[in-house]
Amino acid sequence: MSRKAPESLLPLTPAVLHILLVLADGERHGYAIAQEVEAISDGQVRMGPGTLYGSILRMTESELLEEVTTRRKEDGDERRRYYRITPFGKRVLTRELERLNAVVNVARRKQLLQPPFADGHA
Amino acid sequence: MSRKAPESLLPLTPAVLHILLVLADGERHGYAIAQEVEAISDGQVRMGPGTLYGSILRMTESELLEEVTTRRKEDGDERRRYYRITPFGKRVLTRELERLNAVVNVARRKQLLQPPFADGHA
DNA sequence: TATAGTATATCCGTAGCGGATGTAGAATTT
DNA sequence: AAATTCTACATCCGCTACGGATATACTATA
Repeated sequence: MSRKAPESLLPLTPAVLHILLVLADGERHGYAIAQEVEAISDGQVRMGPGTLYGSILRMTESELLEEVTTRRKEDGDERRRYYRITPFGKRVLTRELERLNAVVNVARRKQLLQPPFADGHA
Repeated sequence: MSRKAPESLLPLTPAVLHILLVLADGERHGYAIAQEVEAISDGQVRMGPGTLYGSILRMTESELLEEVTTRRKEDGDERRRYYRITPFGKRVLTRELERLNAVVNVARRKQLLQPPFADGHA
């Protein structure tokens, strides 16, 4: 179904947000998600197994994610369980990002944060 | 004291972040904080009394805030308790905003969010 | 003077984080 | 070949914090 309003799930917890952000690129298995979250957050967000698998479970229940049942042959490790983001999950992610962007913009107006590209954009 | 690393308090909960964001402007009393949070978040973040006073208490204990003891004469309502952000609180706020900004930038790189000023900046 | 709004406070059910612990297969090192 | 490290998933549980309900009472408005 996933016929509830995306807003009802906002704000997302940091764990949920980062998992969605990683899965927006494509399918991943649990452990790979944790590694990549740590990478893209520059080591600031660390996900222990409790947070990781607990979040995945809850996110699957609320239909932000779904498990990929069709196994690929290139997948060497039988233990891996792959997940993908659902269309609903992508909508929720977008809303949350827009919300966070608004917060950052408020902060900029209050001079609490440098304007974008202050360090010279590439 | 407040001689702990700002990072140890990150990530902030939405409630704590918004309270700090409001108090960055200047002193406010509890109820006014709740009103203003609702205003700047465009009604998206609603703070009930439980979250509000619970958060204020915890933030005072961790020295993000301090109560303003010197009462001003212009203050008509005796019930009001005013709070201000501490220098430590301001550092924590800045770190959190930088962190959120980094998340938003990651999202932009992944094309999940419009580039800034896509709607034509004023 | 009733009613709505302001203002603070506490209680408590619930959700979610996150560390500890467990299991076991895969890859690397010696 | 054996030991060690890394990969991978899973569960348990204490703790923190959210957030609605409830309570109290003062202030302003109609």
